[in-house]
Formats: sequence, structure tokens, C-alpha cells
Amino acid sequence: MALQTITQDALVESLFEIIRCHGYEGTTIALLSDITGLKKSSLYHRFPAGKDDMVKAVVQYVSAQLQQFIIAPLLEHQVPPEERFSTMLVTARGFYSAGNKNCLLNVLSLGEAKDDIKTLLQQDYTAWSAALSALAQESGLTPPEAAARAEHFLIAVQGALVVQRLTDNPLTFDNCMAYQQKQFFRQSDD
Amino acid sequence: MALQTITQDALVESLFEIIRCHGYEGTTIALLSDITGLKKSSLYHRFPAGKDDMVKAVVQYVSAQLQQFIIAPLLEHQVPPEERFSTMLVTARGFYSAGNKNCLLNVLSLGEAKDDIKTLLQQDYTAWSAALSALAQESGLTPPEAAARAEHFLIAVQGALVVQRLTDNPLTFDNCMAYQQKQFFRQSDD
DNA sequence: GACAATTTAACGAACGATCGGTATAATGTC
DNA sequence: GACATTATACCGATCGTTCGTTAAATTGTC
Repeated sequence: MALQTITQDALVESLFEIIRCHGYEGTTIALLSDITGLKKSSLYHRFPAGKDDMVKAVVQYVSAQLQQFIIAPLLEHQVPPEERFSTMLVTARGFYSAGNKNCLLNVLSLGEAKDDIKTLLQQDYTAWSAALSALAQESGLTPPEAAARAEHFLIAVQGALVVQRLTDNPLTFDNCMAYQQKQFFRQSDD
Repeated sequence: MALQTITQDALVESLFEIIRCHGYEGTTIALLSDITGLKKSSLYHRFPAGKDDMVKAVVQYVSAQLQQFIIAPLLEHQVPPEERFSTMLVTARGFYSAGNKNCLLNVLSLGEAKDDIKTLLQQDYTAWSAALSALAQESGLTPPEAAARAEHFLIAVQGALVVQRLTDNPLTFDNCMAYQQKQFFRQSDD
């Protein structure tokens, strides 16, 4: 096999950064070619089904990352719940570059991506939410209240990313996450 | 003057609905033409500077709507703060169709819209946030805490819209707003 | 009020550029 | 030489945009 100039993983990682920044319609094959350094034909060699194939590979890559570095650590029963939550916050902060990079869930659910791609995004959200809900239940909350906390937190994540992008205030995400950490484990009051 | 087949206001309203749904790159002149009923060349007659001109008109239209129906009522000093907040929630719910329609602030800040357009969006966010902050101060909060409440609320709005679009759960927005109303006027606890 | 001159709105057709995609030839490695 | 990979060239379709024209309403002049 001839030597690959770039590994598939590194390539998908590049595609991911472009798509999360430019969205589905804003991401053109020419742009992908420019940034990855691979000519169009090489991209089509790697992804025979074209643009949708590339997007789907990126979504699957992100799903795997989410599962491995966010969801799995959330379910580590030997670690205290508060510590697992803090670990997740650190990981998520890195994933979103302290709130300066967009979430693929927002970007691709807005665009005209195909339905099977949107289904994958929905599954990612559901998985993250379920892990958070399980964590909240471990800390003593009822199932419905745990589900509400999980949803509130993920709403805060998505909202903080939007607002930070809107305002250029680099502390929006961090401030919001610090507040959410307190809220997530607060005493039940409603 | 030759008779207009559609008023400028109705035209901009149509453009707004298309752009908030398809985003900047996803909105093509052909699509605008199909939905408004005006041919492409007629759209250029109304908006000589082209697509950016149309987008800017939409943003200015939304800014005016925001000012008139959201911000001004928030600052009506003769009405109790809680009532003004409730009124805003009703208006915002209609504006976002109970969470089923996107916010232009999110959609256009993601796309490759020109910088002057993004500046307008930023001003809209700032104006809304400032009005909320003033309201929170009226209800007895310190300026920094009032600003934090305003930001938290707008983060919740943006986040709820993203999550509802992601999950197809039609109650996400309403549930989130009901929770935020309680949070906005709660006793200071941090 | 009659009627030419002007302005406005809308249109069909076409522009160059770029879109996503596809051949086919050249390259490099074993 | 076999074969995976990359490069060159090209395709039809669509992108945003511009042009030239027509029809209708307004304005100016008598």
C-alpha cells in the first residue's frame, strides 16, 4: 500500500474543525481540499460517497469521542459523582476550546444535512443526557428531576456557546459552567 | 409609481422566515425567489446590493421588532417587574413559535455573514441583555448579579432553541422558560 | 383634461464563478 | 509490474449577479 500523506484519523479531525466552523453549506469541497492539503480526487478516494460521506465520518468520529471521553467517565461508579462531573467539565472545556469553538450538534442540526446525520446527532445528545441523568440519580435525585437537571445543563452548554460567539466575551462559557456545576448538585428545591 | 405586488414589510418578513430556517449559506436567491413569488431580478430591484442587502434588511427588521415588542415593554416602569418578565416570555414564545423556530442571532452568527451584520446581531443581544439587567436591578439585585441573571436567561433561551431542534421535544422551550422565570427572580443565594 | 416624458416594478435571459462530482492519467511504493 | 494514492482535466448544475426590456403608474406641460 502506498504511503498515506495523512492518516485517516488526522484527516477526519481536520474535516471536523472545518465543518464545526463553517457549517454544512459553508463547508465546500474546495475548502476541505485547501486546508487538508489533499486534492479533491484524493478526498473522493477516501470518501467515495462525497460530501455527505465526509460529514458522516466526522459525526461518527465525534460520537466516538463523546462516548469515550465524556459519557464513559460519567458512568465510572467508583469515582464520586461531583468528581466525575468536574472531569466532564474539563473535557468539555477542551472540546469547545473554552467556548471558542462551536458544537457540531448546533451547527449540523441547523444546516440541510441529511436525515440520517441528524439522527446520529440526536443520538449523541440523548446519550449525553442519559449519562448526566444517571449521575444525578446517583446523587439522590428522583428520575424526573435528574432528567430535568441533565437537560438544563446541556441547554446551558449550547446556549453559552451561542452567546459567547455572539458577544466575543471569552469568559461566558467558563462562567456559565462554573454556575451550572453548583446548580447540578444543589439541594432539591422545586 | 408602478404598483407593488408585495409590500416591502411583507417581503422582508418572508425573507426573515427563510433565513432563520436555512441560515446564511443555505439561503439561496433562487429559494428566496420561489417563496416570495418575486423573480430574482425583481429581488435585486428591491435590494440593489444583493444578498447581503437582503440579510441586512432582515436583521434591521428583527432589531426593530426586538426593540418594540421585547425591550420597550421590559422597561415600562409602571408595570411590576414580574409582570413585565411574563409579558416578555409570552412575546418571545410567539417569536420563536414555542421553540420551533430558530433565533436569527444563532443562525447568522454561525454563518459567513459580513462583519457589519454580525455587529448588528451583537448590538441586539447587548440591548436585550441590558434591559433584562435593568429589570433585575429594579427587583433588588446588585448590578453584577443582575447582569449575570440576564446572561443566564439569554443563554437558556438560545440553548433551549438548540436542544429543542436537536430532540424534537416540543416542550423543551416551554419547560425551560418556566424554570427560568422562577430563577430570574429568586432570592440571592450565591 | 390630454398627452408626452419620466419613474417604478417586475421580468426573462444570460453572465462568470463556483458548486459537488467524475473521469483518466501520472506518481510513488512494494 | 501491481496497486494504492495523488494529480490534471473536465462535467453539468447551481451559485450570486447583471443586463436589457416591458408594462404600469406618476409627473410635467399645455
